[in-house]
Amino acid sequence: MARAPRHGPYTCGIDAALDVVSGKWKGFILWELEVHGVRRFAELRRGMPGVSEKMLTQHLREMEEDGLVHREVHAEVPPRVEYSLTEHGRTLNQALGPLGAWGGERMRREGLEVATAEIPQG
Amino acid sequence: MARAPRHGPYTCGIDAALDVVSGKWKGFILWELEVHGVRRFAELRRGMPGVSEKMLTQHLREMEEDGLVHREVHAEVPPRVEYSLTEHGRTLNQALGPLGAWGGERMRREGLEVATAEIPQG
DNA sequence: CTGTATCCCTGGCGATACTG
DNA sequence: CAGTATCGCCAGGGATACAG
Repeated sequence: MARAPRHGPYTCGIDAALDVVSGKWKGFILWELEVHGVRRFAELRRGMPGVSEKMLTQHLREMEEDGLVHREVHAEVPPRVEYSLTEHGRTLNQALGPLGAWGGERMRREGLEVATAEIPQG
Repeated sequence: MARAPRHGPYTCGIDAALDVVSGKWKGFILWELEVHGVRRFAELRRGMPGVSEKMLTQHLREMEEDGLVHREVHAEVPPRVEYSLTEHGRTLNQALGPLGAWGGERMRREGLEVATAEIPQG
């Protein structure tokens, strides 16, 4: 069971939204699917150097549970699974827009570094 | 040192913003200071049944470090310390607005419960 | 290719006691 | 009143191996 003790009583909408976005890679998944529309498991994985299969699967499953992500399995060999945003996930991304802009500002102000998706630190 | 391994390279603005808001009570602190303008330590504490002094202090310090919260110490006996939002904190709250609305929608849709701030579960 | 299963470790958080 | 110091739990997350 995923993140069971959460989905608990919330103090406000921020809490309820944060619960759904909390997870080391969820912001990035949302962004990838927003930009690319549809992505396969391995494509997402390549976009996030450092993520383990376990965590990627787990995050994807939780986001599916939360109705943010649509998972389409094609009965082929080799298997092909495609992920995309639901309408619900798209509205979340829109709500995240101003926050992302604020964060971008913060990075500029504080001179914080951007993780380049292509360099896995080694 | 607070949350040291973070403030790390971010994949995007969402990441950078989430880093600053992550923490069990930070959303609530932001909200309290938005509504009340100025709050003392004990007032915040009373508003959040269940929080420990340690966590409240820690969160407040991190938010001060991050430039979200202003801490004003009055040299009196008994001591009086007042917390308020910085301009920076206020713009974060504004950026959080749409997300809060989305979360509120989610709670309504899913029939999720609201934690009443007055009932500490027992 | 797309996942499960297992083990382990870190750090976020809670509880309690003590201090200026 | 407004904190600090210490201890310990446990869930999130990483590494690795295995499976359909």
